[in-house]
Amino acid sequence: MAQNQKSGRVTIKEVAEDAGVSVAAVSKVLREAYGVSEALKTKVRASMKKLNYRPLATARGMRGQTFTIGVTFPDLRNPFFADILAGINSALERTQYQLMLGVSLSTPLIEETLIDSMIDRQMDGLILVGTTVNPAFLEPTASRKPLVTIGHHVEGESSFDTVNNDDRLGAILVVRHLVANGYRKIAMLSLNSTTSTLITEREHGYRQAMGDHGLQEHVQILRVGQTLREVQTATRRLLQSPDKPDALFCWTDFIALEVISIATELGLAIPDDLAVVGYDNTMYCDFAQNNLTSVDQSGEVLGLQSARLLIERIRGRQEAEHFVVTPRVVARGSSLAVGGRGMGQGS
Amino acid sequence: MAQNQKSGRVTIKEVAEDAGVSVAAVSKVLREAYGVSEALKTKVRASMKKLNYRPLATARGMRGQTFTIGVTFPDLRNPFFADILAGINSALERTQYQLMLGVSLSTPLIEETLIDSMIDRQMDGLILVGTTVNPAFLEPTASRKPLVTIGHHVEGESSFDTVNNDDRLGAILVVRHLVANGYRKIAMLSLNSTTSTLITEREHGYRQAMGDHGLQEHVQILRVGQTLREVQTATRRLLQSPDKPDALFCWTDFIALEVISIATELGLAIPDDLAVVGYDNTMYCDFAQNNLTSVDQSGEVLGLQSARLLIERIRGRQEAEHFVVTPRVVARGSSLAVGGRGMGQGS
DNA sequence: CTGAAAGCGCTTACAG
DNA sequence: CTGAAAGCGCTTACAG
Repeated sequence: MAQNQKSGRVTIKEVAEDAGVSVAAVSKVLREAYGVSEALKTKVRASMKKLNYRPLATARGMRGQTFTIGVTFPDLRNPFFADILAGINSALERTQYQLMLGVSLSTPLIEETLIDSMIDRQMDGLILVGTTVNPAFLEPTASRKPLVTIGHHVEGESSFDTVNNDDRLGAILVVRHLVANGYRKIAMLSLNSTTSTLITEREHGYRQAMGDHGLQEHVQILRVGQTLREVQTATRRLLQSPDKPDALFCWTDFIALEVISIATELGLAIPDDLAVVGYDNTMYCDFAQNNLTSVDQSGEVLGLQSARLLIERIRGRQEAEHFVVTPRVVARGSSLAVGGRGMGQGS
Repeated sequence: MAQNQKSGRVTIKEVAEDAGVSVAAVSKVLREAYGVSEALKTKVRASMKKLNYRPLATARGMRGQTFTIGVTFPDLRNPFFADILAGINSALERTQYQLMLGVSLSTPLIEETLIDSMIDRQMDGLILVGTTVNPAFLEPTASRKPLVTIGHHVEGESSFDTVNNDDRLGAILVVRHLVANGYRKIAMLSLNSTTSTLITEREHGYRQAMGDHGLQEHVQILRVGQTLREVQTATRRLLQSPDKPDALFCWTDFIALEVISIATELGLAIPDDLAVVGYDNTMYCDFAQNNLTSVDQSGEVLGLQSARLLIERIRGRQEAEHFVVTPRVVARGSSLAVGGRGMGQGS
């Protein structure tokens, strides 16, 4: 009866008929627009409820908003993204915005397709986590849609907001921590991305800190892909070389856990033969079998702030804002030799 | 010029003008509909390319399809879902369908909202992974949208397709494996869900297998939530009780890794004092520090098949199909006491 | 405060 | 094979 035969959906027209008002009036109630009498509001709301009306987001998007926010993640294997999502979720909880996620498989081309397809679906705003797309793609996109990035560093960006932890400082803190615990030959296991600015920042911080501690001769950066096999091959080679480092700083926890596995298989004791440090301080760090020292950048805060900034953008803010979290090292067993290491405590 | 001022978007109308044909003709080329001359096709395609035309999915959805497939996951913490996603992705690679993900935080109410909002966004079909919503909600939803579930068991379901591994058999294989390795007091760490049929199946298999091996007196099922704190509290209590089991079968890897951590902290040796077995055979099982025996249910196959079935449904198939994968135990160090256990090898 | 009408960008019968 | 027109379910000026 009141239902559209085709889709089984109640439309705004049916609500209007039921309430005895115009379609425009129902629309106004829906949007909580100004200039509607309480009486009409009450009537319309009653009909909506009675008919179990749900506005069609796609139709709303034709003229107005879809109330959809798109979030892109590089992958689903890195548990850090769950923390970010939790933050975004809690920021959006009391709003009418709905989250839709996309995964780019850390591939710039797939990510561009994904972003385009989110715009084709009229999403009201985008949060890009750990984006790898070209700036030449990002700029025009941002000029057309409210956009916030997490984990992307750009100097004086004005067309979109950014949310970051201070990745350079994070790396500096790691080196400082390792040096304070007697490690000297500190290598870095980095990502072989050509576009990740987050990686650039961490590498920069690592180099800088090594220099500051007079350890430039030990600077060694391995840039490796994310597949298990690549990490294994590179790490095995490094740890079996005559020039084996005594500490390995990994760009993310997930990779650090693999390193612990490989080192263990090679018969190396952690942290005595090798210290391992990760980044992101994900829940796996706390597990006794990992006991992984890591850098906390508070994914939940990053997620929360990005959603907050995005909503502001959607509501009309024009000037860019850049939110930065200060990272901190959470020291655990993987870098704390019992009673300190024999060598190098003199600094 | 050729661009719509407002959104900076090229519309089908502008393509039609550029190509000197009607809007309907462009639409037909877009949909690869029958009855279009090669000459017209070529012309239109050239204009599309030249103007960099992208159809607006929301507008297409008003009459036809949006070419969007919605996938719901319980959470982003369980690495198993990355495997499923990989399978779905590879099935959709050569199609024009775009994936949009939603996360329900293992909460039925949030999941229902999520599903509704995906329908409001005119998604062409839905894949529900580890759904927890009520059948009373699922049935009417499935009658309106093509739907496939992964990890949801229903007897003779006819309104949607299901893709599963044989969860009952999986549990049976675990008990059999543990018994063969000398364990007797085998407890199960399960999930306190009231709606998960997957859990019911695994519990059933566990009970049945324990009975088959004459171990009904040792049947012990702990139903616990997914938060770290809940798992910790329950596991600590269990492992410190006088009636401590000698093996613990965990409903998913992620929980099993926590159990390994807790047991380690309590000074229990794995697998000598306690065997631990997980489910899903995620990549973490292979890490030397975990070395976790687990049940492989091939998430990638589950994902691939679900996408395949969904596309068939969208294309019009009416009869339900039910795909089942046979699970297998992947034995690792967490359940293989060196040289076998002293007791109970007599069976 | 309320409503009739136009319009968003597509697809879908229906003529020709 | 091609196109003019109606329509999908909303929102947006614009009258009243």
